Amino acid sequence: MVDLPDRTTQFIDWYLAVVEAAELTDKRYPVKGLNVWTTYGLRARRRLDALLVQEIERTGSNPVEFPTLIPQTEFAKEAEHIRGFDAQVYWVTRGGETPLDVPLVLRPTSETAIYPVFQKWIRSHRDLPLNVYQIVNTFRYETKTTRPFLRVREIHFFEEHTCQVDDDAATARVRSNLETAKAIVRALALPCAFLRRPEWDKFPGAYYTVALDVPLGEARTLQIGTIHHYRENFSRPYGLLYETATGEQRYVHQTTFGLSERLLGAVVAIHGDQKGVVFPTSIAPYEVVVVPVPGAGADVGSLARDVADRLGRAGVRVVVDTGDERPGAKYYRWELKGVPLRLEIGPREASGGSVTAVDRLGKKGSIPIATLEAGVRGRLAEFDAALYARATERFSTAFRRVDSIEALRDGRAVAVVEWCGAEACGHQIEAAVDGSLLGTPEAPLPLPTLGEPRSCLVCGTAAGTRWAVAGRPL
RNA sequence: GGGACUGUGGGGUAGCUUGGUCCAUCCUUCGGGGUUCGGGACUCCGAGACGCCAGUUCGAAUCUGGCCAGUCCCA
Repeated sequence: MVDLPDRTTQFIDWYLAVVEAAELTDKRYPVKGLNVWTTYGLRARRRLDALLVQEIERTGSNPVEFPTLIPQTEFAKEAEHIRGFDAQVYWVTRGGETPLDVPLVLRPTSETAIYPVFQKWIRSHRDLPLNVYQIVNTFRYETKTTRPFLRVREIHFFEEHTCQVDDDAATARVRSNLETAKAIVRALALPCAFLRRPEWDKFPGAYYTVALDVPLGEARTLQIGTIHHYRENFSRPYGLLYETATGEQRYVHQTTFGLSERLLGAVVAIHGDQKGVVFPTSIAPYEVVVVPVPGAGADVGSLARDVADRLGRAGVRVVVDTGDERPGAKYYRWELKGVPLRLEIGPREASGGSVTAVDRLGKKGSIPIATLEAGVRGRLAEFDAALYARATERFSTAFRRVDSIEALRDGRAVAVVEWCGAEACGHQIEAAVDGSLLGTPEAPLPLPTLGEPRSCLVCGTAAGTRWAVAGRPL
């Protein structure tokens, strides 16, 4: 096993090395931006998918699956939308040798696949709200450098699409999605900013966009999810009309909520350290690894198996490392792979009635075998809490309040600025940070109190000035 | 879209300028044996590469062209 590049000074190199060394992905597939999901990474992704399903279904959303291919005729119906994705879509133009009459796009997202069918599903206000989600792969022809999980051409994508009776109901759905998003990132122990994107940076076709952003060090940020309010921007071109209780025909108001494998990338990037990945228990392929430590006169192997069996029956995801390596080598390997808790079972444990437990953040202790299940659960909960605390600390130090254009150029943190809302001022802020004005907080930033915003950092206007966040999106 | 660069075992590399002494170096990895085992063991034996296709040449990892893959910068 080889040491990883330094995480603080060579972050991207560290990231690329760690996703491969931990066997989350095999990035050697011979097409740019398409990677292989290897077993360990796929297990984590499936855990993540299960979390998303659990949280969204809690709000009354139902699963659907729409086809991967979208006819050009449908794709082209919402003008802004197609312009936004024009340069990024893959086209299917032939069936065998025969050119297709209507070319098909590989969905870059599914609005235009779903809404023609919604048009058939929706007749009356009794069909609303219509809340459905799917987890499917989408395709975007990225031209920039691709990175496993962070920027790929085939995206493992969670998308909820809803239709509501009016603007207020849609706004309520956005708020509900915000709560769901908070629950999800909390389960991943990822502190996160919820920012309403400025007009010029919203999703193509959206009325407004709320994005989830996490800081990645320096001024860099990673968008890990979006919630959009579409109003009638899609329902008009797609004819999504319903009859109200009083007999009128009205257009639905729509929302979407999107998340992707970037969440997994964010978990790696945010929680990881010089030893490798650190998984929160929620998506860890294994919560516990049992490492037997051979020694004279003790049958550590059978005790290790017994311990693992008990934990397995108690619903803990556990693996026993029975390989021939020495214990120390196993410790390093499982730390690299981010397992939250390691149990060491050697001659001392075999005779002492307890097991040694070391969590991925280095906290060591012992758990009596008599109360193994409860002890392990307790340690896992402690680990999650400690992980969240560490991430929260990292999060708060990633931001810096900045009150001059000059200071914006510094680039050593994500900037929190006062902004009047004018596009011209926004662009000046973007130019100074050499990045984007990510938007205005839609939920309080988990940061020490900022106080009331006073006047725009660019033009000095007081009226309408709010806090805004600026950084350099990956 | 414009420009620059890179490609050597599974991973990371040396060799390339000045073609031959390269059936290609080192680390890691992988397979087998033995001794080991409380934080990356040691040892013996073995395995594994010049992106692809042409060309130049007596001779190509090395030079030329095309293709493929990838990276960076600018728009």
